[in-house]
Amino acid sequence: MERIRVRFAPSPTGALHIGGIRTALYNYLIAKKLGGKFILRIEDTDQGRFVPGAEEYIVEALQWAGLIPDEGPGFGGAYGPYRQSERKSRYADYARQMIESGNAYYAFDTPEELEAAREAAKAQGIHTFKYDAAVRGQLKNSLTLSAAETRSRLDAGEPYVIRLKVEPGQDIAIEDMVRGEVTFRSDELDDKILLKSDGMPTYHLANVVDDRLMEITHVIRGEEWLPSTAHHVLLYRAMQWEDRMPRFAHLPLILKPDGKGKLSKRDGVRLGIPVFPLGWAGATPEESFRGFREFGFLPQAMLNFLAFLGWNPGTEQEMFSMEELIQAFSVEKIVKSGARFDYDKAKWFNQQYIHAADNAQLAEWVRPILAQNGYEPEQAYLEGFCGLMKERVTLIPEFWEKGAYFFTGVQEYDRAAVQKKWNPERRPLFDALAVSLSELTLAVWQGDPGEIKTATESFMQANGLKPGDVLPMLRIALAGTMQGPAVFEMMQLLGREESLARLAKAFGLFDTFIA
RNA sequence: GGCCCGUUCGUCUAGGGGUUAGGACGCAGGAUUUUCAUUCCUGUAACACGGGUUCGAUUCCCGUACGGGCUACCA
Repeated sequence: MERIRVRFAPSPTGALHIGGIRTALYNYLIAKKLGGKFILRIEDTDQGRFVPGAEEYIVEALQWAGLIPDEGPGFGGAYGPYRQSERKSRYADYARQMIESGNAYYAFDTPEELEAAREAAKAQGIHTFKYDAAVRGQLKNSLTLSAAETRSRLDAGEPYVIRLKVEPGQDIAIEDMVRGEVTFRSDELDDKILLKSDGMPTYHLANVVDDRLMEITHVIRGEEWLPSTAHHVLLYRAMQWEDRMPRFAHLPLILKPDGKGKLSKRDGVRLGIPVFPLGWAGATPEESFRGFREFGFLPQAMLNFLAFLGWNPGTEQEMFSMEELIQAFSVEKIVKSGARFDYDKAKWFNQQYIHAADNAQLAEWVRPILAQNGYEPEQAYLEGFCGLMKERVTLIPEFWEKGAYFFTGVQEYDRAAVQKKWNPERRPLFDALAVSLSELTLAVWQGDPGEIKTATESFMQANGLKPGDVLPMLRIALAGTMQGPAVFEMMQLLGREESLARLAKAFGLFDTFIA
């Protein structure tokens, strides 16, 4: 049986886009489902676009998401190195081999000359200049130059590139696992540069060579690569590797939430939504942003959301653990059309995961935020807090934003609500209620909140008070706001001493609000 | 411009020659709830268009329109 090997091959040119995470996810799922290997390969062949820290970001993002490579830089593996810049010499060897076999040639045209040729073509009404069979005869390359001339230019150290010699008249058919058969004619293809003048390969050469050398069986990548796959097939043919060419699956793009086009970094800042997994500290504030993690998403919620952007299991199940995703995933179920990024849906998934998480787990996520604000609550209190708040939040930071009063005390009371409901004449009754609450034993306070409730209810009954007269006031006294967990659950969590203190403080203040 | 890919509710999608075209998000209404939220119920809303093929097309084929991608010594 074939050993399945898939790779995720990002370029370290900045933060990894959320679409990249989805590509990594799908690769990961295929690998795990089929018992194969998930390989991380860093495609850093463009020295000009290299961004320091980008590779570390990629690795950290994958780790946060739980998509741990089986092989890759820092992850071991027998097919390394996994950074293309460290495999430079191999590409040059294959490029020369291509020249020897007549499938490639040296080209000495400078960028300026090419630009001039482009301009000239445009002047003739040709929209795009293509370095191909039709024009290469008029350009400076080893096909037009004599062998001696070529040799001497090479020996003189003149800059050159190596180009793929595309023979016209060929049909190229790709059996894409997502799209079915996709066909191209070689006449439409240009003589792609394989090896750049700095000695580095282009993506096309490097990805074919590495996929072969790393024994990659399935290439799962974004749809933007579909057109260039024709060139890749030609490369496999030229190398006589076509018999073991990987299978291709081109994934639909992730589109902007609004408007047109694919999701971009700009959309994140423009719409105030995360489009990257992790935050990124750029050189300037404009180049810095928060990611899903900083917005307060749980990694599995993000993954679940992403999994459904372009795939679905064909059942009505929507919540999937990683194990379930691995079980349910299949390439055949990948959707062909682009998927709009739906932030509301992302938040819904997160909310579902927060609801389902146990309090101890939530406490782990909430604790750092409290610490940032200077609070180090006891574990039991924190867990109780998480339990009361988890059905009221969508993103992790909301625990603090909506429930800070559990730690800070009430900073601000909802005056309007007090003015509407508070009756100073009933002040003695509220004081009496506080007294009767204070008489409840610690065991009652620490037990089922229902007991505090029962005690309050009997007090209300004995004094002719309705729940609507009392509970809202207790709520505001304890929390300052009309929103939040059930009153008696708050009391139970806050404890007898704190609850009573808050009541005492608030009742006095309420009178002053009325005046 | 050329080439390639795509098109089912606003969004993510299921489905597939004859269906009340299903689910989810969102939105609206209702129930529960002392609040908020949760939960539950109900509602809203879709097969881009035109030709074929067929007894019958949303489903198959071809066009058109629209959308997207690619068209660098970037990946």
